[in-house]
Amino acid sequence: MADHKPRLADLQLAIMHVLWDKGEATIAEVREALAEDRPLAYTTIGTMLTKMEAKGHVDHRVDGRVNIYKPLIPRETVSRSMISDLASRLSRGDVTELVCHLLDECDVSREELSRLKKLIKQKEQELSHDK
Amino acid sequence: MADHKPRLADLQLAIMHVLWDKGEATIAEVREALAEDRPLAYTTIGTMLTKMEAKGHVDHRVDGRVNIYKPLIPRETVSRSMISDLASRLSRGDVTELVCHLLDECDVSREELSRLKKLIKQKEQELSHDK
DNA sequence: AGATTTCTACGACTCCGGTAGTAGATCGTC
DNA sequence: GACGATCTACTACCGGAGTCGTAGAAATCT
Repeated sequence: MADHKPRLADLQLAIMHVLWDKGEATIAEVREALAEDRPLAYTTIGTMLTKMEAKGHVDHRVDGRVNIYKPLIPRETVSRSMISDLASRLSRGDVTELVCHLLDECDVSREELSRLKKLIKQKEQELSHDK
Repeated sequence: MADHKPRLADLQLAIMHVLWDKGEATIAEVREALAEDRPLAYTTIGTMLTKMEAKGHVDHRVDGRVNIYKPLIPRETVSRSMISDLASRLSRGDVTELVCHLLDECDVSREELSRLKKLIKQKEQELSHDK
């Protein structure tokens, strides 16, 4: 097997999100789910799914006359690989700086903040132990 | 002017990094800087810079018979926009997830961690006051 | 059964990133 | 002042993402 660093483009990622959310879906369902953000032709979704299948990102089974697609790679894998990919391409951009901006831009909930606090505490401990 | 959400692709971003680091550079200098990671033809860099100039990412002045390019958008802007862009394309704005991965990927120093802690504390206060 | 709808499969086309070759100007050197 | 090196400008080309049209099979309606 070999899908080591999946870098999904916009539409493909959006489609994957639908599949991840629903577990599996037909073309029509995917289309419906994306309709608000992107009104696309039926065949556009179909073509994309075909291409994604060719690359091993999704798989499909046939149910009657309908194709039902399901994701082959977990959301986590993709997130992780795309984030680390970006991180490496942004090279020495001060991480803290970036996180600041992120926190500024998006609205961060209180729960997220406490999750972050925990995370930082944990990181600090790792630092202490490792060296 | 309008270059609100610059999303630079691989090579273009790499070129920008050279320009950001050096302040400004000729094609040859950019090529030299990238040579180890990507040995590219002289004209490849030139073509890319031309395209990037067309999009307003860089500008150039002529010095003798040489073009000297300089970045038109700050590194910070690009980092921020690309990160928030990715954040929005991954699970709908789950910033925490992204920050976690960022912290995992890059090596974060102790000072950065404490800066982050301060930042989070500050954010928490803002949350309390604003609402 | 014929008409309508619904689906898939296949192919076409565009745009952009990346990669480079070639032509022509210019500079430095003999 | 001719020669080789260097540099830019222009053109070309490929692959992948994204977008869809059309053809044809299959189910559904009347």
